[in-house]
Amino acid sequence: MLQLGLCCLFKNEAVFFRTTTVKTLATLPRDLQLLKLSEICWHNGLNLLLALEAVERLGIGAFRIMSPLFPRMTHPEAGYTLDDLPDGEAISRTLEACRLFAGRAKIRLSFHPDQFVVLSSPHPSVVANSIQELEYQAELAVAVGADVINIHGGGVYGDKRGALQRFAAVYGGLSDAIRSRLTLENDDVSYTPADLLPFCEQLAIPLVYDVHHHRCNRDNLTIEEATERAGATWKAAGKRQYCHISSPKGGWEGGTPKPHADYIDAGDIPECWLEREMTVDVEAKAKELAVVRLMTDIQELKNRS
DNA sequence: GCATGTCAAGTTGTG
DNA sequence: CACAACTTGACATGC
Repeated sequence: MLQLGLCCLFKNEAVFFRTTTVKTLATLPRDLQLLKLSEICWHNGLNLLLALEAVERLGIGAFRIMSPLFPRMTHPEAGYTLDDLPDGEAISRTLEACRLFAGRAKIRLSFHPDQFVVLSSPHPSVVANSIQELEYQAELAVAVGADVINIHGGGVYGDKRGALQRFAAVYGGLSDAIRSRLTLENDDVSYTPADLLPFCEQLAIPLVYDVHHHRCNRDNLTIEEATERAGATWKAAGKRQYCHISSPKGGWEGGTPKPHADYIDAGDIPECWLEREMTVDVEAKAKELAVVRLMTDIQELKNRS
């Protein structure tokens, strides 16, 4: 059945994630930096567990973990490993607790590195930093039992095919921990499902189908076709399909439809999704409130039909 | 206390 | 050519 997922944050639950900046860290000697980072990482680990408990209580089926769970971990100057932190062992134990809890509660976990991870870039330093970030997220994914690390195709640089070829070359050299979890998502400006599907099929990379991006950035595929073909890439990888939904702030008329609305208009859910076996991340500003409301709305839709 | 400007990273499209 | 949009809040600073 359709299983809905929450992205990163809550509106009304007492779950908070802390962070810090390189600028602030730079004012401290290294030992105090590590102390501060240790407190933040421990706090975030404990709050991840609180997040999973809330997710289970609300009947939500999946949770996307925010990228900076351990802030600045791969930064060239401020970077660190858990072993460097005074409470590193305790932090590892909280991750293990999260993995066990999510496993028992059957909560699917994923990561979504942000726009700075670009494997198609012609700049070697950008690619190197991206790989380092993926290594970090893969390490976390192993620790908490997440099966998806989802990224975008990146830039086009005037030559989509060339960009994807660079992507493929980099992909071949990635570690198993990354490759067994890496997925691609169609975006709202550059890569459509039609661009990515042949590539994903060839390299056996699952395609996360974002129907809102598809509506903003069209190709010759219908929503039904894109859903089906994307589904096949997941089947080939032996995983349950993953999709994204969001509704445009201010509707489809007028200005840019891209910003996300507070809630999802149930009418934006493709009909062919309703009875489909898959996970759908809800990208909405009202966070868990939007997921809960959408679950109710979908149930009503089904009851009516 | 509270308001405000800032925050690692890339790329594209707009003004 | 510079800057905002992606997403968005938490933090540090200064009143």
